[in-house]
Amino acid sequence: MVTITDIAASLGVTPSTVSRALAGSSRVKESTRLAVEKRAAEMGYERNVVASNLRKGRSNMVGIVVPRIHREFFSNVIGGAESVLNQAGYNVIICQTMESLDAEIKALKALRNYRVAAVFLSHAIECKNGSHVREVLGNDLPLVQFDRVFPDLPGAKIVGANCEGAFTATKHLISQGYKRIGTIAGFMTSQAYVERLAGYRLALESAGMTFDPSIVFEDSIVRETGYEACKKALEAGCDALYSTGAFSALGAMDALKEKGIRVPEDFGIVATSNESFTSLMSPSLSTLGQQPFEMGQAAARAFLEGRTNTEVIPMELHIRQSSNRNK
Amino acid sequence: MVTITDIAASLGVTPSTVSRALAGSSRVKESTRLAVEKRAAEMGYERNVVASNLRKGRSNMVGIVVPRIHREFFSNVIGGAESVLNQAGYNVIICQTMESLDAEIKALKALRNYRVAAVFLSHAIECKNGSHVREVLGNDLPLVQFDRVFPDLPGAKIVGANCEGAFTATKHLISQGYKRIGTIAGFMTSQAYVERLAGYRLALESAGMTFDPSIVFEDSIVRETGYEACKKALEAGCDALYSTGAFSALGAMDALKEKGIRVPEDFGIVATSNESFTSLMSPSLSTLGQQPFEMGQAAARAFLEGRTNTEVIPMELHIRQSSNRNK
DNA sequence: GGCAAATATACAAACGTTTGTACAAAAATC
DNA sequence: GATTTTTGTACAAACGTTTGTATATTTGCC
Repeated sequence: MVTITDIAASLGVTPSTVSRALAGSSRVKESTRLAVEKRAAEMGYERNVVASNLRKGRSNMVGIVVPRIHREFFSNVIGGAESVLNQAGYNVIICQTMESLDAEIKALKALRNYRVAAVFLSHAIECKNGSHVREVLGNDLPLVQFDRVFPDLPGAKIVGANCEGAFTATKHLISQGYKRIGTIAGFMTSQAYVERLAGYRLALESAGMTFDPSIVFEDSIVRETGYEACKKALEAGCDALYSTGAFSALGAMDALKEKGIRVPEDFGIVATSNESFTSLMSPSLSTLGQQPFEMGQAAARAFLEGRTNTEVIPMELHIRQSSNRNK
Repeated sequence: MVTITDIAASLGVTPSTVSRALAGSSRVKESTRLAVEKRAAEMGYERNVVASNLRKGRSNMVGIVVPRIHREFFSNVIGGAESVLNQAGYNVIICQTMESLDAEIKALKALRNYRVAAVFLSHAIECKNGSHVREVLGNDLPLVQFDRVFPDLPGAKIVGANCEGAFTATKHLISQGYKRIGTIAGFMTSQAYVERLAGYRLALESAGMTFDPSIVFEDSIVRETGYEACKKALEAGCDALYSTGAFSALGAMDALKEKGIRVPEDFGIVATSNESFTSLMSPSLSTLGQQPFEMGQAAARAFLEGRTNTEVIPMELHIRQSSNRNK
C-alpha cells in the first residue's frame, strides 16, 4: 500500500506537505498541490483512514444502535441515514441490542472505542431511562436519538408525530361517518402509545364526541390481542377502530371477517403502521404510516448540521379500503 | 481517556508489559497479569481500537455491502451476520450500493481503507462480473459473497438452494393433484432465476409431465406482470403456478380473484418469497422461503472458520392455503 | 556457588497520519 | 538595499497500540 511518505519521497518533499496538499490546506502552493495530487493518483494512493482517525482522535464513521436490524422500521431508518451520511463522506457501523440493556451498553462502548463521529440510537425496550448513555458516551460525542427517545438525554431527537397522527387518523374515521370509534392502544409505559391515545381522544372531543375509556383496549399490539379487542369493541357497539399497531389491526380484521361484518361499509379501521402487508391485503388496510426512511435522513441531517433540537416527522395517512366509505 | 501507558506508569511497569498482560500473552507472569487487569478495571481502561487496528494493520470490523439495506431479504442477512459476528468480537459496517456498480466500487474501497477483517458482498444488479472486486480487494482480504455471487471470484459463497427449492415447490403442487402447472419466471440473466426454472422443469419431468415452454412466463417479477402472466396461464389451461417472486404471485392472485376462480380448489399457487405479507393475506400464500437470517449467520461462520467453499442454504416450503387442497 | 537455561520485563521502533513550530525563500514595504 | 511581512516547506512530535530484540531476573542443575 502506498503512503504519503512514498509520495513525498518520490516528489522530494516531506510527508507533511503531502498531507496538507491532499487536505487542501492553504499552506501549500497551488503548483505543489497539483503535483502531489497528480502523483498520488498515479501511484494509486488512498488515505489510510485508520492512521488518520488515530491522529485526529475521531473517525468518519457513525454508529447506529437499534433493537433489531431486520425490523422493517429500523432497517428503513438505517437505509435513510446511510444514504445521507454516505453523501457526506461517512460510513455507518451498526449494532443491534436485541432489546437488551446490557447489549446496548456494550454497543455504545464499542462505538466510543471506535471513536465514531456520532451515535444514532433507538433504545432497547429494557431501558427505562438514559443514564447509561450519558455514562458511556460522555458529553463530547454527538448523540441523535430516534423513535424511542429519552427526553433527559442531550442532543437531537427525531420522533414521529404520534399525537398529531392519531388525531388525523381518528378525524378521518369521523369524517367517514363512523359514530362510535374505539381504539386498540399499546402499552402506557411507552411515550409513543400515550401520545397516540391523546391524539385519538383530542380528535373525538374536538368533534363533540365523548371519550369513552371502556372502548380503549390497552396492551394490544399483536394479532391475537387485536382479535380479542375487536370482539369486545363489537360487543360495546363500536363501528370503527383506530389501532396503534398493524398486527393488532390484522387481528381485528380476522374478528370482523369471522362475524361477517363488512369493511368498510359496517365497520371502519385505521392502523398505525409501516408494514408493507397493509397495502397488499384485501380489503387493504388504511394506515397512519411513520416515515422511517425520512426519520433516518432527518437524523443524519441533524448530525451533519450540528442541530440538537427535537424534530417531529409527520405521519402519513394512507386512506385505503378499510376506512373508505366514499368510494 | 486512560491508556496503557497510564496503567504502566501507575504500576511501575512498561506499556509493553501491560499490552501483553491484557492480551493474555504467556510472556508475562500470572501475578503481574492479574495486577494489570485489576488496575485496568479500576482505572476504567478500554483499549483504543483505532490505535490497535493501526498497529495491527487490520481491524475487527466486517464490511457488509448490499444493494439496499431496507429490503427485507438483505436486512435479515445483515441481522443474522451481525448476531454471529458480534459474539466473536466483530462489529459490522454497512454500505448500500443502490444497485450501482460505481457505488459498489466506492464501498469496497472505503472498506479496504478501514482495513476491515472481511467483506461480505451481494452484488449490485449493474455488476456483470467480479473483476472490479478482485481489483479493489486484492487477495489478502477475505471475501464472502452471498445470494448474488460470481463464481469466478475467490472465497466463500452462500447461496440459496434455488434449483432444489423450486423442485420441491413444484413437486408439492403436483402432489396436490394439479395437472397443468405453469411458472412465473424471472429474468434469465440472473443465475438464481435460471436455477429455479431448472428445478421446476426437473420436478415436472421426474413426475412424467412434459415441460411446456408456452406456460413459462419470463421476466415477471412485479405485481402487474404477475397479473398478466396469470391471465395468460388461465387461457393456456393452467390450474397452478409456481412463481419465482412474491409480488408477481400477488398479481396472479388479483387475476384469479377477478375471474372468480377459487384458490386452492380450482387453482394452486406457490411463490418464492421472504415477504411477510404472504402469510397474512387471505387466502394465505404458500411460499418457498429463502432463509436470509440463516444466510447471514452462515456467511459469518464461513468467515470465522476460514472456509472458502460454497454453502447452499436450503429453502423452506411453507404450505399455506393457496396450494393446500387437503385441508 | 557458579554456570546455563528459562522466564519476565524493559526498550525502542513501528503503524501512517496530522499539526504546531521553526525556518527558508519570496514578496512587499520603506 | 535593508527590513518587515507573507508564503511555502521542513522538522519533529504525537495519537495508543503492538511486537521484535535486548536485558535483567529467576530458576534449575551439577
